[in-house]
Amino acid sequence: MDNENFQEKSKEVSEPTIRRLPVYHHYLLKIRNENAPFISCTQIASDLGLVPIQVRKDLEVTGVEGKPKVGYEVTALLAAIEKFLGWSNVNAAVLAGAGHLGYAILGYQGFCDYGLNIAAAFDNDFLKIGKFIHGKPVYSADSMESYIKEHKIEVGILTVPAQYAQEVADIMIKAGIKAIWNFAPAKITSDNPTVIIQHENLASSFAVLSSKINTDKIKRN
Amino acid sequence: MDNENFQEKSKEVSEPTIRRLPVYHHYLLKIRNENAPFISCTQIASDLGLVPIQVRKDLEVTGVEGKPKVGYEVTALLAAIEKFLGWSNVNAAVLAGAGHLGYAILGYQGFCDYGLNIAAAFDNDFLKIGKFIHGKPVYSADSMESYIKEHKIEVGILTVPAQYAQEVADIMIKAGIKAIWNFAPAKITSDNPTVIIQHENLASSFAVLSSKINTDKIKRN
DNA sequence: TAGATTGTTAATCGATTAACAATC
DNA sequence: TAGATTGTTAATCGATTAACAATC
Repeated sequence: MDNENFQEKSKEVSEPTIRRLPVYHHYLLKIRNENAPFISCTQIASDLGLVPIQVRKDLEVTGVEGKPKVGYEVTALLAAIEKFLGWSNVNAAVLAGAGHLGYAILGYQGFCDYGLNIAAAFDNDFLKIGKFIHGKPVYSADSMESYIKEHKIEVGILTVPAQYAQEVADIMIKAGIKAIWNFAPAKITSDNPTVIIQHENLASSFAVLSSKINTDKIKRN
Repeated sequence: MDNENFQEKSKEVSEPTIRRLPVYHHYLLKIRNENAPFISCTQIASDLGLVPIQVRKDLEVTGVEGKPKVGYEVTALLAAIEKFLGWSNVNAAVLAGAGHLGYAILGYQGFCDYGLNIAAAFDNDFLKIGKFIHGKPVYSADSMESYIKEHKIEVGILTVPAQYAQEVADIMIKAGIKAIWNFAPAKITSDNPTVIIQHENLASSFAVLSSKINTDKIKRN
């Protein structure tokens, strides 16, 4: 019953709110380091360039209750955000494609804090196979399917060239992967609607930037 | 007057729409390669997993008019999207921080199509300075400021470690950069409100994915 | 002509913001 | 007590979706 309630609650939380939660988390880590036990949404908003009411609404989803005049308990908020995002229970992941983007992601500090443990990387390049990248082993692409099955990996990170993205995704899904984080500039699909697929699209992000630049240039004329 | 109208128009376009424009663009390139002169929003929607009315609304911002029963002219749409996003007039850019993420971005196919020309990269590492990465020269970080001034660079890409992000951004802004695309996991700010700063936050993206996984796990229980 | 598809106006949905009583 | 800050309910704003006449 509790679980059902939580499920309902999770479903309702908007993506913009979810995207802000790690920003609060990162900020709260800093506050905790400064040994401040409490923080008000007024302060958070001012430091992060947001409005207090938005912070209050966002933090509402964590279930942590603040004290009027005092604010929210920093450690409680941190724990609640981690719990909400599922960062407390570790997700084992594999990464396919040990190119430069793959390297960069393997070396991204903080993923371990975020409940993502990249167990291994897979590539076709003989020069990379058998080596370690940021402490993670690189294995032959052929062995990925059995590795995923054996270690019950649930998350796959795709950093292969676009033309191989679907093919590699299919292998991941066949092996039992539950979620794919796709960095290849290609749309991948799955017959299985329970597989979570999230696309990271650099072109979309750049479009936001370039349209701002463009609007700006028009203004200046 | 025309300019003013366009300015008003640009201002109104929502970020979700802007983020979808490159997706249409990429799709339309494929359609053009198949030598189809026209495409309907019904077809686009079906292929991209969207609804027709949304595609119609999005494409409205390009100013291209479709023909009932026929659809939109593919080449006209491509040109209009490129124009809207400012991809037709090239933005010269520099990249600071030739680590793996920097490497990956320097090698990202398609940026040239998107009106982004990364002219040079800058780094502190003597092993990298003087070399070429994906055909782009790597210069000493010390020379970045003068390079930006001399070549009138307007876009800066930040792929330095978080602790140096603000420092490097300050140099870029001082040298006259108009827009910063920040990949470092750090918030950077500028006193100058005309400087466009866009943050790329991997943690936010991962939060969306992990909250989906988490909701899913709760459902399965 | 018939019917698919467009452009436009209106309705719905959801996120943000405002207002304000409760409270520490 | 006074006042800052919370939690909650209502209002606003904006994006998506629906409806439908116009049209090729």
